[in-house]
Amino acid sequence: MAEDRRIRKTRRALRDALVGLVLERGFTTLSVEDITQRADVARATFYSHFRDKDELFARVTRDLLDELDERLRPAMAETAVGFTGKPVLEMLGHARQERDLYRIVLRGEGDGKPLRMFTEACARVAAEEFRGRSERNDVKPRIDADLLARVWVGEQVSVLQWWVEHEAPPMPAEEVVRMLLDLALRGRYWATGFDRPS
Amino acid sequence: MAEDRRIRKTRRALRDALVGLVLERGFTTLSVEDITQRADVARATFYSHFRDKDELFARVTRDLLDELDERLRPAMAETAVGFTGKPVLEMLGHARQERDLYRIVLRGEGDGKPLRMFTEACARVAAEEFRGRSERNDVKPRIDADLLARVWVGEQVSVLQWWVEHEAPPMPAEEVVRMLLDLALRGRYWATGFDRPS
DNA sequence: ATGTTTCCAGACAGGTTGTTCGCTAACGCA
DNA sequence: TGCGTTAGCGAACAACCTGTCTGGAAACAT
Repeated sequence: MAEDRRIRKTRRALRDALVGLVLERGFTTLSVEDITQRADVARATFYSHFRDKDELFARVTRDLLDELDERLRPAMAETAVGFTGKPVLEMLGHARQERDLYRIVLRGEGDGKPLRMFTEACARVAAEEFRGRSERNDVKPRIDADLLARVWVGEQVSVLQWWVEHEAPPMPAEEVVRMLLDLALRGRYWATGFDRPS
Repeated sequence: MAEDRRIRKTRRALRDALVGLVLERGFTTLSVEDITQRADVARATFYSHFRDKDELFARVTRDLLDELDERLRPAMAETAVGFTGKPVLEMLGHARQERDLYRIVLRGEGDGKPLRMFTEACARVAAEEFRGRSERNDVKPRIDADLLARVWVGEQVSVLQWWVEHEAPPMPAEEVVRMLLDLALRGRYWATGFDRPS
């Protein structure tokens, strides 16, 4: 049923039109007609697929997150030091490949709903990982796992924004990972050459 | 000239109506009429003050940032270890006091524009502080000051979001500051009881 | 008390939304 | 290949929202 070539074609066209237009003009300024026009699709057809443009955006974001999840899962097994390593590298790769979409999501287009989907998905995975880690080490963590997850996600999103908004990658992904790892291990004050207060 | 009691009254009413309604229904779903109705103001009057609802939101956000700045400035002098300390505590206090507004800004309502105003204001102050610090210590920072500032702001915003979205504060502000300070000084792996890899 | 400024209610054209209608063309499958 | 099914099209619809402009009433500062 979902095999129909016509359906795939119009959905794809609407998706691409949305991403391109949001990138150029911002989400709120768009009318459904703008989107269908660029997608070369009748307006009535749009409404047979999505309730409104928010639903389209949400769907596109959900697909992206599924793709990311699929890519992250095997990477998680391959790292000795938790997140900052192979998984982050994988995420940067994904962001490079779907750069336009990452951009508009991370900009908070659509009243920040897609961005919230993104951060919450990341935070869920992170909190899980942190909890699992302290259990394996049989240590009562000194810092609340949820708070720690939020800190990590905030850092991650921030770096991704910075990374993806540059025309050319401002530095190689491997270099970014190195810096983040450095920060995670040694803390932030050290990074600015500030002696640690006692 | 800007002393007219009527002006202050309608601006205040519009501001409160906006914040309340965005919190309840989200920014994009609101019409100007919704706002003026709750504010008990004629629709025509709205347009004599603001071009559209985005301008109203931007104005409200700008006022908040001015207030925050005023509160942060004296706190900066009172801290030995940079940001994470008195300034962050002050910020949490401000967020508690203007909680509803902080919520909608940090949610990224309004296509993330107000949130971007917020983060950029913070990043500017942070980058300045980081640069000044490494100059005072006469050390070439190992990590780019702008990137570091972005990371810090991302972390800060993320924690703020988490903090204001709970009905009751999930932990006292002092406790949050203690943990963040800990992370900044000692790094993240330590926090979950994970031995540092060589 | 007075001249000025703001607010109000109502009306306006132009655009957007979401839904509905037959009709046509492309589709999957046997 | 042919057939029954399904998606797409274009047009039309009321309901709503936007931004602007009136003239008159009310509140303001001085």
